[in-house]
Amino acid sequence: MAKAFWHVSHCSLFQQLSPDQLAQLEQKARSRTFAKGDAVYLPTDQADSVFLLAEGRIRLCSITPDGKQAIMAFVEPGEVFGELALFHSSNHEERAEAATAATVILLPGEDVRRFMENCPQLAIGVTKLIGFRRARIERRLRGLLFRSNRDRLIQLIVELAEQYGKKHPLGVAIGIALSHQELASIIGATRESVTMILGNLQAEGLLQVMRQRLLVQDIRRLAGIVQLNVPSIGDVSRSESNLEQFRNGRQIKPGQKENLHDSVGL
Amino acid sequence: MAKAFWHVSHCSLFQQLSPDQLAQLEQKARSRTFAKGDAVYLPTDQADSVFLLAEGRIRLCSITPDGKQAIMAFVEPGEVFGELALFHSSNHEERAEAATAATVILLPGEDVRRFMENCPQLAIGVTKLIGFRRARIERRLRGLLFRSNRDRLIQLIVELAEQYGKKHPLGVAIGIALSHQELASIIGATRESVTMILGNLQAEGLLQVMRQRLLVQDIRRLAGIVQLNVPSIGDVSRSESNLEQFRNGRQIKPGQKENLHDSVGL
DNA sequence: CCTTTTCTGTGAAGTACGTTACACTTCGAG
DNA sequence: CTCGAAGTGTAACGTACTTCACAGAAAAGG
Repeated sequence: MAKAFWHVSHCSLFQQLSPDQLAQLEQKARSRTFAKGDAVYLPTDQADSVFLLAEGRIRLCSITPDGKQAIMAFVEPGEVFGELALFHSSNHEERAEAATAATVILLPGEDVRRFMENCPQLAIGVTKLIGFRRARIERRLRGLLFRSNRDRLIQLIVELAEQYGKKHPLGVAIGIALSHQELASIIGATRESVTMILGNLQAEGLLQVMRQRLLVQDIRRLAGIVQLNVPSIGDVSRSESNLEQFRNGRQIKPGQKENLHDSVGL
Repeated sequence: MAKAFWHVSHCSLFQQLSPDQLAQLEQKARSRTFAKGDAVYLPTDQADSVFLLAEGRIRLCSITPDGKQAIMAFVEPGEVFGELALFHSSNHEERAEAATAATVILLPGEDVRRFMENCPQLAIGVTKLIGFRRARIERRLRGLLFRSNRDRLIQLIVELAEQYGKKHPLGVAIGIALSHQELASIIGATRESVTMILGNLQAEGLLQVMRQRLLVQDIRRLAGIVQLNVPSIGDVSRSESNLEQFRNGRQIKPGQKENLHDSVGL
């Protein structure tokens, strides 16, 4: 349990707290271990706590009416999860389950909120975290709409390479073990399709497929396929530097810098 | 005119600011009008401002490599958008364009951040906003994976009804005008498919289709189809009340029981 | 070691959905 | 009012994907 202690104080989110605050927070924390497959929380659970994963891997997912599992995200050690509950006191909308045996630390929302009030740095950190993950989800959603299974899988692999990639003499190795079934559950495809596509990509020399492991050989080309640096679309002539034009736009209160409340026509 | 001014001070986000702060913020604001189809910002634009829509409608979207438009969200008057730029100073990842003629107020990120520092209420409001929208995006993503066009469209309609629904003698009217093409662009389907599915739903007596307008007659049944109140999945026996079990879990720093309000839930 | 489970590979058959093509209606601009 | 643009309805056809069914390979576990 000294280890769990270590995890709270070393989580990047809580670095901002003073040693004293940190000690208080740790006092409130509870830790618990889960066996592989156990649920940490369910869509029906009342949500008002933040979780910190000490070790293992957590899968955030939901199950469709016809029994298929849709994986929303994985949580790796040192990462916080369930953080939306801080402000959104309703139910969880997903299920969190232990993808492997895991140790989880629970931080009561009430206390975290109090520390946020006293420590603006922490509040900002939480906001950034939520925003960062929102950006990620939005990117994923964009990558799903109107795209073939092949492109979705490629986009996923590129993201995994960026997130968990490790250097390797032959390219970039994806640092976490994922079965074809899991990959499929992330992009909304069947296991068989994923197996086929991976086979093709390997045949094309883009990556190498091993059991539960991927080695990306040519991430450049891979990223190029899904056009990850999507350039500006449409008539650039008209659209460029629209932001600048706000300068020319009306000031809501024009003229008098010290006087207010004059309004301007728009 | 006074209207833009009115919009800043009446935006729910900024209600927390003192009149004095509000005046300062308004001083920094700029407003601008856009013709239908104009781009407010592009994926390539440097992002460091928050926008407030005074009137009209904004479409947040991205374009796929093969030229299809994926709609991420609509912005209605009084709503803030582009708020992720506050903490994430990189590029926008989407395109914001005027779905109708629109008046937009630009609030420099720098200034908003300063006000957030001085007014914790505002900071919390921003965090809540970002979190709320993240929850919405996640819900949408869940509703997309592994679901047929029909189910996706139904889920969308239910959400629209909740968000924009207005009472009507025959059911719930969706308060905003959306073409079949737009609906399709939200769920990642073709216009033709949407037309067909809407026709079917109408034949089944679930809703009534008019030009750019939907009247939902039986929202209960509609929501039931996509199982929006998805119950707990899997073996409930094992999974229930896992949260409670944290009580039994180890305290990270044992001792001092009197100080601990062990609280899971408010 | 052997047995059981999990993961992976592959193919045949069915289907949901995209594609293409066209006709009709409604609306707004001139 | 007239005309073009935008929105809607419908259908034939192709195909990317799922579904089902099976089979070998690698891990897990006694």
